[in-house]
Amino acid sequence: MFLEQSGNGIGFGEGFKSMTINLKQLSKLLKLSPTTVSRALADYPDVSAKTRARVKQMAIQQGYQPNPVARRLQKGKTETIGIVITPEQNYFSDTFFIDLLSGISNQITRAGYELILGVASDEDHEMQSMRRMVEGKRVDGMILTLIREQDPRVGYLLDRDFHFVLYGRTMETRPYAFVDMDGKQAFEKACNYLAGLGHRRIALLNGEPGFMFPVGCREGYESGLFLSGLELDPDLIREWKHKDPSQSSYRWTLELFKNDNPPTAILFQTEAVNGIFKGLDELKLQPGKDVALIGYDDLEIARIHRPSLSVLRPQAKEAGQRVVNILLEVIKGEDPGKFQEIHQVEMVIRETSLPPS
Amino acid sequence: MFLEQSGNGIGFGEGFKSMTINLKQLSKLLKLSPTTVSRALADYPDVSAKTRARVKQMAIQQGYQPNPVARRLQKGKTETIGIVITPEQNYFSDTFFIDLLSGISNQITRAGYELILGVASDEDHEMQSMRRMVEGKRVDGMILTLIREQDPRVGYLLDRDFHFVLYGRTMETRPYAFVDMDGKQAFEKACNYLAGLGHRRIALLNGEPGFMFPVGCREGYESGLFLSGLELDPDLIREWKHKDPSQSSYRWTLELFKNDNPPTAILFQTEAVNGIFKGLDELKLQPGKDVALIGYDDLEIARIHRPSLSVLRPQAKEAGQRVVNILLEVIKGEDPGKFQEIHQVEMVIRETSLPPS
DNA sequence: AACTTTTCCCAAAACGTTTTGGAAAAGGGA
DNA sequence: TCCCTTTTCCAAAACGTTTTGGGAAAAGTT
Repeated sequence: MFLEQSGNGIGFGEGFKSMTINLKQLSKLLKLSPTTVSRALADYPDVSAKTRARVKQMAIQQGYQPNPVARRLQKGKTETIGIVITPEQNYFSDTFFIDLLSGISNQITRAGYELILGVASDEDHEMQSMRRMVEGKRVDGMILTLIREQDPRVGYLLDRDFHFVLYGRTMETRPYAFVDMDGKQAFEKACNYLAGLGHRRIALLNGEPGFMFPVGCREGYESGLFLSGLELDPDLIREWKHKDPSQSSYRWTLELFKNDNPPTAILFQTEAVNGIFKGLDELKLQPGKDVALIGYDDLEIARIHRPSLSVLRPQAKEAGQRVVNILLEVIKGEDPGKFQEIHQVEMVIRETSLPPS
Repeated sequence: MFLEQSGNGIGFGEGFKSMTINLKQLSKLLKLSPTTVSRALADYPDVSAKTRARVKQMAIQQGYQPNPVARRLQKGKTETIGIVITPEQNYFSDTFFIDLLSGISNQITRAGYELILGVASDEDHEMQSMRRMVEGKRVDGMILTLIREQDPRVGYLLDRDFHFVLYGRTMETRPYAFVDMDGKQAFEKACNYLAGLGHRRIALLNGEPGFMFPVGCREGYESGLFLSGLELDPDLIREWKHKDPSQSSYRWTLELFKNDNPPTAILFQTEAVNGIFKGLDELKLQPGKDVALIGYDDLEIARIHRPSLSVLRPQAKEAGQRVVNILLEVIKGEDPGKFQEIHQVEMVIRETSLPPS
């Protein structure tokens, strides 16, 4: 009387490797309905403690894992988060970004979600890749990084009411969720610190405009000068190019010291440090000794260089985790406007931040 | 007589933003069955040219895209490829890897597939992340990079008969698919080139053992020396640490020149160039002039440094595309053993490969 | 003993596709 | 006209879950 009506019986002849058991098969083994098994595993209260235990035990014994695709279809969610990166902006010279990504990935995995990655060669492909994810219903939410002052991605997502979180901020009046580093406060702090050491000519070698992060750096620099009673000298502010950080910062370093009254300290993004070192070397100026240096981002080079580089250190991994947690809340239906976090940046004093000689 | 029996009628009152149309809805609009619409879009021959055209037009007009989750469930494929990276091995200081990833991502997208990314902090998490993808039925195939000599991932995947392709090679007798760079031939070429310039003392600053890529480099170095009639001097071979490329290569550079008969040229992975430059600088030796240098991988620093660095240049993007194409073939059922590709590496002569002074 | 509540389980529907196995309509040859 | 192809379409099943809406048995309550 035990007929196998469909092909879902437990095949004893199957090879070891396709040990991929089904909900239906599992329930048959347990002599329970799929419903009950499913609900037992999901800890619903309407299944007795005894059967729940029995189900769970059998599930791990058989190595049962619910098929994520089937579950997604039923739940109407992809359980997937998307991110698009662009190598052009030499993202990856930066250990910072990989830390951020690491935090993001870990947290996503912990939630049982998936992270899908797009790599775009430029701004157009970046948008295109994102649209594929959004309009193709491939993700439940997006994470955006390296935000521009005018960022079409944000408007696009807001217009379609799609879930997203920024790492960074942009010019946009509608409320949206973001996690950002307090670049302003960081540069203000660094500037004050240098002024406190006696520096009077502090230069800023900033990222080029267009992106959002140099804005805060500049604000912090200016307010730091102001709070320390120093004049702002436009001649001491330069911007390196994203396409070519080392080369451009090298040139601007030479430029800065053509000044009649050259700087005794430089603030900059650590990304540009190679060019600065090279420039100072050529000028026979010793980093730390002749010119104080504080970089933004604690890259590997900052730690291993001799003299080691004093830096402002944003907590990338933590930020990545927060971004994901917030995005999951937003997906759950929380109001994005509630999540606008600005994280403090710590200062790490090493060997390149001495008083002027 | 036009009853809406289920909730699948076209709601005219729906907001603009949820313009996500269904197969059922689309078919209702066209007064056709879902079957026909589906088959029309998939170019089956059993639907007339006229209706096919009509269907396709309506589909793009309505912005219809088949729900990937539903399609995956039915097709029994995830249409997804997995990759796990580990930042510890400072993957990303390397523009090479992001180029590889870029090639991978583009090709995957072109095939309508998805790339899911895991970021693991160490070898254990790497394996764990992969198992989640494989055993959780989250991917159809895996891409493996940064292969070790003894790599448990390969055995694991072969044991379960799971589809995968390596970027690199490993010690494993069973057949598997891979794309690798001909590091041996590259280093042989470089070695010959330097010997041809008159160099007699050529050092090798290699990656540390454990990983597979230094093996080929060393083989090429040795055979290059042999072909040029030069003696192998074990004193001229050193290995930098993956944990800390700059620092360790810096130390070994100093060490190399303590030799009574120091080298006049160094071969190395470009990843280690910062340490070498620093070491040479300290020894008052000019790169290119006093010591010839050829690096493996054309990183940004190689191009922008003055003097610019001669390098061996593997084609990362192309390799990434090949890896994906092969993986798709393997998923389709092709024999993995058929796909074992070794790509040539070109040499780019810049300013650091002059004859000995 | 006759209700009412609680506990425990399940059949059927649903998610949105693609595939299977026809069936009706149209065309062709006698 | 009749039979046989060919063309064109479709209803139903299937993919593997979760959710809905009960229903039967057990336990309390009067």
